[in-house]
Amino acid sequence: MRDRSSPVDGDDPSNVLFETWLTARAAIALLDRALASADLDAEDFAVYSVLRQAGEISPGELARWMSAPATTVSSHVKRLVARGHVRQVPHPGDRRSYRLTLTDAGQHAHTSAGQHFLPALAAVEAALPRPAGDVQQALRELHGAIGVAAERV
Amino acid sequence: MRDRSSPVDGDDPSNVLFETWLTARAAIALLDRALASADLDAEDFAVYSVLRQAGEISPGELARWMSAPATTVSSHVKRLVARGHVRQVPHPGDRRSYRLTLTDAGQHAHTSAGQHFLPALAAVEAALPRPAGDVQQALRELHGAIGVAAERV
DNA sequence: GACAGGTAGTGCGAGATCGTAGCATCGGAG
DNA sequence: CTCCGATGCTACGATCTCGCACTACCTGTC
Repeated sequence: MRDRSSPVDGDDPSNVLFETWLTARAAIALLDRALASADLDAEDFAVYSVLRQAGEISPGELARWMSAPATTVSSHVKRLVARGHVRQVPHPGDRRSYRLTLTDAGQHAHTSAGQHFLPALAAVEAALPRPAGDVQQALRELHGAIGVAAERV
Repeated sequence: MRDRSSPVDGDDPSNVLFETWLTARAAIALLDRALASADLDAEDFAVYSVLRQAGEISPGELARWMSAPATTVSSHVKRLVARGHVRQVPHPGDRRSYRLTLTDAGQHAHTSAGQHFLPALAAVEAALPRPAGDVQQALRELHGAIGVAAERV
């Protein structure tokens, strides 16, 4: 009977994946502006965040974390090492690989970029009609579901 | 007293914006694979979706929709026009601008890419522990909050 | 212990992104 | 009507992304 306003049409562009795309683009645009006067852009800031939390991580693991192809990560590494923010330490037990760590300079850069990031995050959270934790939980579930779907190819 | 496992630390990378970034990257990676054998990639599919729904839209509006700089949209337009999927029609009342529409070929390409997209979307929704509509609602709120935060610069 | 197939990372090159600068046009002030 | 600042779009170029092809190394089999 199709009397719901709910999207059922084949050409309704509105769906979780599309909305994720739009939201992420808006988020990155916001952060790029917020971080404009910092040394890092939004992408870098995110990568540094992963590195900092991980402590030590291999390029492959990083690639999986950020769902990026290995070659892209490779380029990042080259750039960040040249910048003096990341150091490559040998991987114990696998000589094909190595491990990445933020240098002190890298940690410092991340921290001071955080000074620009945090107000933007606070502004977004303040504008949310419900607790940020709820939204974050929904995102985690979605992220997990995408992971499951990806396995089923 | 800090006895919750909940993130409170200043250097906890976990937050709505970071999680949005991770989730979107995963979504795009999934779609790029799902659409690999189609004529459109994930980015194109999203743009075509906007164009199709909008009917007619100016480059500037499109740029605002997808939170992209004008130059990026300009490149897209050039490519899509060359591909024969988009047509530029004069803008009534503003000769600096014009309006974009999907050609029949463009609509067809979008539809057939949809054949690859929909199963992926269905797989994600099936893996979600709660209704996709809930998650989508949370995303819309977040998107809106980012928009509000962006105005406050 | 040698070989085969799989896995980790990289060089390269085609194409994409987006900041800067620049042009055409608009719209309001006088 | 004539300015002039604001707005819409694009050319160009520096930088980034990522598929393909390749090398080095790991691991299981015989």
